[in-house]
Amino acid sequence: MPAHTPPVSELHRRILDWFDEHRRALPWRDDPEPWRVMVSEFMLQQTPVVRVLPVFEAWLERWPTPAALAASSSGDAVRAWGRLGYPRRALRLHAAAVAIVERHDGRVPDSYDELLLLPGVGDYTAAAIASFAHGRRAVVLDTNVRRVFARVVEGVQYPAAGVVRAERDVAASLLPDDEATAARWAAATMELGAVVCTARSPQCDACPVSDLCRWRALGHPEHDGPPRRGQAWHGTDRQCRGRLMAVVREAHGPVAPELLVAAWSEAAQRERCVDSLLDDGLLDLDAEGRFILPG
DNA sequence: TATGCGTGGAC
DNA sequence: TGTCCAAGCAT
Repeated sequence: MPAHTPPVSELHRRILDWFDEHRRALPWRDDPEPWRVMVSEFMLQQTPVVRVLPVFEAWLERWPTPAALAASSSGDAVRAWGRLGYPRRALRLHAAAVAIVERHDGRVPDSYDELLLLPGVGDYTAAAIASFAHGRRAVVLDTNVRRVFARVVEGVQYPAAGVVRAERDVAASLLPDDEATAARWAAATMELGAVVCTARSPQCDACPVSDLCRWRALGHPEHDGPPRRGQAWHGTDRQCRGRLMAVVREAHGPVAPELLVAAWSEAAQRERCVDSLLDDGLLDLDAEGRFILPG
């Protein structure tokens, strides 16, 4: 651990106390049943809480267990996903539900290693489910936690583009030994990053560790280094795919190819994107060559 | 390790 | 208006 790291016990006490008082009431937090936590984590990958809330409630109403989702088609999952974005997540959640039924007797596994083997579950999601749903001790490193540690410990505005070894070591060294406390710590540090230590305008006045924060002590130096490149959007395949998926998702029946022209006029790109959507399993063709969601 | 992958709100 | 950002994953 770097020499400038604040006293760990003090960080723990302050952030855990702050969390006890300020934690948001969230449906997957108030009732952290494992399937609910798993669904929420898939939906929250790159998608804000406020947009997830209504879709989450409808999803759990319809599919209260992995077995229920596994018994539906992947296309039903894609349609229910609505406009959350990155619809391949819906496909992966469906595939994960099938795997849970086949390999885990319908119960969401509780170990990081088993979770990691599920489709759509990477390092973060495996750690989050193990920690939030099962109370396990796991290093939960999401964008919020990474930003909090980058600022408080390293004294920089933003973490590096990718997780590096040293960063994981710092996070591991800060994780409380006690299992239940470690799980609270994971939720607390995420919450602090999501609500107070935000990317754009951090609310240092409301931060329980502002006086221990290295970034604040240094005068909030701005990000130094290569510019953080935003994702291109206009005219990209992602935009095209989104338009095409919206047409099929919101149609009442099969969609004739001609109807996709209105969604994207440039033929070569449209056809390339249709092919990629078919390849991904997000679209399918019926007997008449019309587009449908997979059955 | 760098890209590609949706969507919409905030500024 | 354009840019940035949001509980990442797979390749």
